[in-house]
Amino acid sequence: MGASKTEHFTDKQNAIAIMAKALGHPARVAIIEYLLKTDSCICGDIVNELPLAQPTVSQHLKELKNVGLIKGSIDGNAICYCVDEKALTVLQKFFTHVTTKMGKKKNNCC
Amino acid sequence: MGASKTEHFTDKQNAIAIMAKALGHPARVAIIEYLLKTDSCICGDIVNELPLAQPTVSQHLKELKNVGLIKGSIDGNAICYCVDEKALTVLQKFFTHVTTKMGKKKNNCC
DNA sequence: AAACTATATCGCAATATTGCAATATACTAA
DNA sequence: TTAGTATATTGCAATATTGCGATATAGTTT
Repeated sequence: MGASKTEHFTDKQNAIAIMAKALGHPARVAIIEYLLKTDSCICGDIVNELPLAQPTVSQHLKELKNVGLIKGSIDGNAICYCVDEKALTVLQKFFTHVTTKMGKKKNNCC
Repeated sequence: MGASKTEHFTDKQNAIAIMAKALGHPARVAIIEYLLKTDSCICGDIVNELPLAQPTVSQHLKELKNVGLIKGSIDGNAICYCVDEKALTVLQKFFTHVTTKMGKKKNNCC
């Protein structure tokens, strides 16, 4: 087929997967890191920062926004993008939970 | 084109992206969760747990293994898969770092 | 209004992913 | 060795992603 069988998994598994997938491209990781590193959040600055053409960056921003990892607000002629704390906290909690569970496990057979 | 321009990004950004991408499918999130939840790590049990055919599960396991999120060891006729602490810790640290940085930021314009 | 700036969308080609039936491999048991 | 069990690989169709030129949209400035 080619499409993920999302209906067979839990909402939480799908939510984690959707956000992880959005971060599954280095440009989108770079966007998140840029937004945290700098005080700027202007779309144009992000375009200048990344080694990709403007339409490509715009599309990456759209994907991050679609899954809720960033949000945008109009600032005059420009558009300002910021990371969304809630979404990233969900991922942080998931991985902290995972690593905590790992620490408690004894029978690692591999 | 259709291929990611990975050469333009840092090694760390690519590493995070590759692992995030591997978790960008609910079946692979489910596999990690299953390995943490149960004491079993037998491939056949994972196949039974997931709503996907055996070759499909085998491929998902291969992808998780390729990026180092799990590792496998032969156990007689079966194969035992375990989560790889190091890889998951890299992700946990990344997201903890991100959320920590978020907390310190004041000028959230969105 | 016209010209300019910033961002988004369209349309397309190249490539990657998903899923599975069929088959292959490899180990186990008789 | 033969039969059975467990896992991997192959090959294919359907779909999704990536990247960007061309273009559209929307705000700003003059």
